[in-house]
Amino acid sequence: MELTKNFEPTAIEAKWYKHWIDKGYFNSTPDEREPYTIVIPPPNVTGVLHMGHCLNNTIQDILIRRARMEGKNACWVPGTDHASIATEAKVVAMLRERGIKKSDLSRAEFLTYAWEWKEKYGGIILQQLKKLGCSLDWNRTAFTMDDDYYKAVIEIFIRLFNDGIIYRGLRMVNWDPASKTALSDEEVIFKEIDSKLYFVQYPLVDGGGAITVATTRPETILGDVAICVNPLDERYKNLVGKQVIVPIINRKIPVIADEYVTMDFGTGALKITPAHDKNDNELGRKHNLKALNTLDAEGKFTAEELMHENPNAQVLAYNGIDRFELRKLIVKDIEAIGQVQKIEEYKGQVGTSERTGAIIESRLSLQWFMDMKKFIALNPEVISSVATDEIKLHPAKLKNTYSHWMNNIKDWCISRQLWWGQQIPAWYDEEGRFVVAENEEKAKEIFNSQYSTSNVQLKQDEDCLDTWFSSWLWPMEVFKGISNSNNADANYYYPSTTLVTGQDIIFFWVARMIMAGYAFKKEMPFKDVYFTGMVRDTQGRKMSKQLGNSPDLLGLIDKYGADATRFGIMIASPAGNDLLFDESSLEQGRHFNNKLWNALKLIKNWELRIRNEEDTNLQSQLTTHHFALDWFENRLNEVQLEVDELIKQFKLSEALKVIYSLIWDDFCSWYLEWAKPGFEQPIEASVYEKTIKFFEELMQLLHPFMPFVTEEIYQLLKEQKEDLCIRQSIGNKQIAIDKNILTQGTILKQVITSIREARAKNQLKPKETIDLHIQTIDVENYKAIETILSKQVNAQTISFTNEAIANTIVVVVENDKFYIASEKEIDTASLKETLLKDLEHQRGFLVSVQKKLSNEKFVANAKPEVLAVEQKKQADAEARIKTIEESLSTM
RNA sequence: GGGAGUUUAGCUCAGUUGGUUUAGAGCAUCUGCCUUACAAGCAGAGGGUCACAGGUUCGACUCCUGUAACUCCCACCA
Repeated sequence: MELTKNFEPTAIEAKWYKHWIDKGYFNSTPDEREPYTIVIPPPNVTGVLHMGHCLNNTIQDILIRRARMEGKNACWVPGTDHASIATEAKVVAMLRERGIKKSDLSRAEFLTYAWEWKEKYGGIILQQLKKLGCSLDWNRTAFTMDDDYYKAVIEIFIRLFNDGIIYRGLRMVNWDPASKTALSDEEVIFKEIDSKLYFVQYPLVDGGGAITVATTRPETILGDVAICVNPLDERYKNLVGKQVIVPIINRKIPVIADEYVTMDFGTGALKITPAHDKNDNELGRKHNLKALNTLDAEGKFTAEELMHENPNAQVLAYNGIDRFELRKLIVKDIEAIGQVQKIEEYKGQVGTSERTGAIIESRLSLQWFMDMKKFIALNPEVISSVATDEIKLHPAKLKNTYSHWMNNIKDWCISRQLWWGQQIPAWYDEEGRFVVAENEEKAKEIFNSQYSTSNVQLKQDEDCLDTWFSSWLWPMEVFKGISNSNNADANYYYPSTTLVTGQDIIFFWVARMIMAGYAFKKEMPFKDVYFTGMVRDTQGRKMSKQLGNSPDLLGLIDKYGADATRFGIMIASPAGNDLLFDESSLEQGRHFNNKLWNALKLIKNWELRIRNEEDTNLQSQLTTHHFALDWFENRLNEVQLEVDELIKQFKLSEALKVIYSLIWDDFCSWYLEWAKPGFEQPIEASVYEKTIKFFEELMQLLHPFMPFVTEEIYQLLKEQKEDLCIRQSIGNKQIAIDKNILTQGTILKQVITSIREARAKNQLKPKETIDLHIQTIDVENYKAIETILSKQVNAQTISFTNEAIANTIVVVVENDKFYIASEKEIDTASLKETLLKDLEHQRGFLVSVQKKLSNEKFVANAKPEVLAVEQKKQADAEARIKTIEESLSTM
């Protein structure tokens, strides 16, 4: 069979993915096996695959493929999230392009467009996951707006309302003027921006001066209802209780005192605008002040609430002006009347919308909330499960973050002024009285009995629920655990095994899933949470469209192949740390593909020896190979155990490194070189079989990380009964490891390397042969590996000696000496230098060991095994020094 | 302002309850090789007073304290 020069991924990847799908390997149904369940963090239905998804899903695929090979019933559920704000924004933008305004559409019409859009673009990201090789059970693809899912969300809302946990209230909320909706606290991102601090004078009504206030938001001045100072502030003590005049609108407002105000910030006087600031609002309520709203839903000025004051023309002229424009205008107008004392540069924190980036307004608004303190009190496992590691977070440092958030939790604003999402199941009559019910009919029934009415006309709440109020049910509802509780799937797969997600959504999603799990299923939603870091560029910057540093993932897969992409992203992704993405690691992955491919080519070119008992070569070949086979088998077992352990600890990057090195160094560089037959010589059948077996096991070990190339090679190695994808590993069977043979292997490698080094230093070309004389007390040991040794250092003869050989290069390994004889002139000077350097090092080392051993306190306090190790170190060093000195003396 | 974390080779990271030959790997660098699986390769090499300063200990990369730098989370001092 002719194999291509290099591994060519594209066609091979498509072939195997289709084959696996056709065979239904990724589909799972409950059976008697132990389940291993992962639910995908549902990407936004509008999304396309980016590096974060790539990292995240590669990790999930590694875990799920490994579980599948370990004989577990592996189930990885795909799906998408309806992402109300993001999707609605995209639909609105699409409509705008078609010349349609959202405000001209009815809710039903708008939703028709939205679904149309979802059907058209919604599947893209899932298709992209297939390219990456993700072994998801596509039959289970879920969407947070599926009918059943929708019903489940509504059911939960009603349940929590009836339990008194969900309530409706007029509160200050975070308002996003771009999407015109309220947001939860978690959706507000604080950013530092350069702004200005304006010092504005408010003249006293009685005359006799003014009080100066420092503000960053002069555009809200027209809504001011008081000036507040600290009661201890000597500067203002005599002004408390007096009245000042608000510029432009000329409203008379009182000067009040409250400890809230810090004396040493600004002027120590704070203007109170209860309609536009959370703290002002609280102060306003405390001091019985009216809230005067001057900004509308889009953040534009409105004089509506000022009309009873008969505002002047100047005020009315502000109508409809955007808040930032308004700021400049008002400052200009106050400057015109000479009441701006000064303007300072100021760095301030400002809240922005996580989705739209718009600067958040605090706004008084009637919204739906969840009483989180009450909710958690009813489900205390939410906090204890993480604290006691019943649910394990990786990395564990996030436990602190989690518990801190939980213990300081605030009420969750769950209503959004959007249409794309689960519509709030509250029904109102004309007076604003309401009931909560799953449909209109039920609502009327409840309403009539609650308010003793009949024939009432009810209207459903216009708003929909926060997307996270649906995605927090994900691990249970993908198995219909709410809409059809107690079904076979939910009982079998829930709780899921592992969740893999980004640290950035620990509060948005992970914490809330844990709440939902204990509240609605009385059980944790998952046992382990593996948090990935952020994907950044080589300079540590976040990936962003603006910076243009976000690579095109599908382009990378086309260029390097999915396996190399997976390798590249995993090898550079230390557990719990951010991943600094560098394309060169994908290149390393591609090289690794080719390395595997070439090893396959080597083996496929071997010709089997026809067995002939009289063949004397055969016997010698067998003896030689015996060591290589034995050594590699043990090495393989050792690494298998090591990888097991690493994966249990979610150290996937480490595991991959270990496998990489096992294949590249131990298998290719050492084992294959030792086992391969001489030029144009056939190979002994038993060695061939064993090598194939090793290669198969290596492919199995690597398969979860690089599924395509390993499956391809596995199939090409020999006629296979089953596919690698579902090949079962030996499992937990205790593998005994012969430490002795591993040590021997290490020494052999050391001998080879040292002799090669000596050759290189003496300018012996690889082709030039040497005669090797070994001085050792373990002649038998070396006889067993004689052939390997001679091949690896290009020695034409190997002999054993009891004394130094003149005119040779001396190499010392452990306590053995190797004399390299060649026709070339020997550079004794450099040889001597090498030996002296080694001698110096050994002596230094010996001194440090002796120092330790002559320390009475050490001998008295150290554990016996530590003492023994030190004594052995001393003996070894002494022996080595003696050997080196002997060598030097013969020169 | 509060809390957490990080600091080990040019870069990215390992380093298990303090003692495994006076610290390891990959990438990068340098040297020599087109050796019949692989130059996308092979064989070698160089490179670190483990951020800094103290302390505990017979012994510290490892434990404690302080300092510095960076990162993240929480918190709307206008």
